[in-house]
Amino acid sequence: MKRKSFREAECPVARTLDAIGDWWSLLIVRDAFDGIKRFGAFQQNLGIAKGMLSTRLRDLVDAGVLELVPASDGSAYQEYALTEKGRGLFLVIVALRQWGEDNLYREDEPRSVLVDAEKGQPIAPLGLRASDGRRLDWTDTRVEAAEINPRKSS
Amino acid sequence: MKRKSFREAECPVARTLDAIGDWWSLLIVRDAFDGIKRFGAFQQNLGIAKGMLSTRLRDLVDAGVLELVPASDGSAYQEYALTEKGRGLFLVIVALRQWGEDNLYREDEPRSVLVDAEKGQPIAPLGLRASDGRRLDWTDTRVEAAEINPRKSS
DNA sequence: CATTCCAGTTCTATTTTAGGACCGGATTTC
DNA sequence: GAAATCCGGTCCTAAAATAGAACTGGAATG
Repeated sequence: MKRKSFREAECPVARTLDAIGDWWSLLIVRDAFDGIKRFGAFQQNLGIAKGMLSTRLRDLVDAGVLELVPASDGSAYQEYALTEKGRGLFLVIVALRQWGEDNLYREDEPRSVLVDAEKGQPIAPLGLRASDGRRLDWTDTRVEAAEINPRKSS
Repeated sequence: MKRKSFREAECPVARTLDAIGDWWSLLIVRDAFDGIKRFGAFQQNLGIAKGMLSTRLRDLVDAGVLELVPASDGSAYQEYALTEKGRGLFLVIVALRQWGEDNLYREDEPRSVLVDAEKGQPIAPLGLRASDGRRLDWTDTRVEAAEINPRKSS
């Protein structure tokens, strides 16, 4: 049966997963952050079927995460580039990466790390903070209804 | 055909998506953070088919994200509880939530926010930082091979 | 002890996926 | 400048995942 949709869900997590939460989309976005731009390069790097890749890329473009731009090498082909919206997914990728690093490797297994390019040091683990900077734990938070767009500041 | 697996991928992002990157797992985890514990409650809250939920919960338990514990109300039933590993996914959920809040709502649409329970203020946006605390952008980072478990510090 | 609740399992129709064959235009090779 | 090859797809098929409903068997409830 047709996969359930959360495009109109109230919860932002559900909406996000609806947009980019399938098997391939975030891997394509990760590759885009790694500098991959061309159809063939995505296909080869991911080992994805061309048909899948084709529809995934189309969906990502429709979602405004990627856009098609003229190839940077001057050829008549096109390239896929991250939009501003797509670049906003970097923190999602980092969060997934850090959880994987911490939980999914055996002690002696080779792995990669994300480093600060300037100093070559691993980046700091992401952390939750209150608006005033206090470190927070998940037990210190709660979901609340937000104010709706106060058009004139009362 | 059988869905491609990334359990043994080098990239931590791919491994994470392999473990919890399907259509339902993260929504189940999100519900768990919201205090949902029972099979029926997940099923009703998500509107998921029982068969799907059953296999998803089994997979999450196998992955060590959830565990079965005796029901807190003293009945003979069991409950699903987040493990330490599962609680580590909170930042992933927060990252997805913030991206969704920023990119997937129309101006006038009602939405929810994650607030600091103590002060009732929205939490700070997640941010990337170097180990020394400097704010970083994605262009300031790069993926590198990590040292493999230096058993004796050379 | 009859009824309803709970947590699943089983079954089926439909959709999605992986993978390969195919195809037309662009580019490189000779 | 013709042939061979590359690139970026589309189309097709078999197997697998999904949604949804029906069924089951033990627990709680009256």
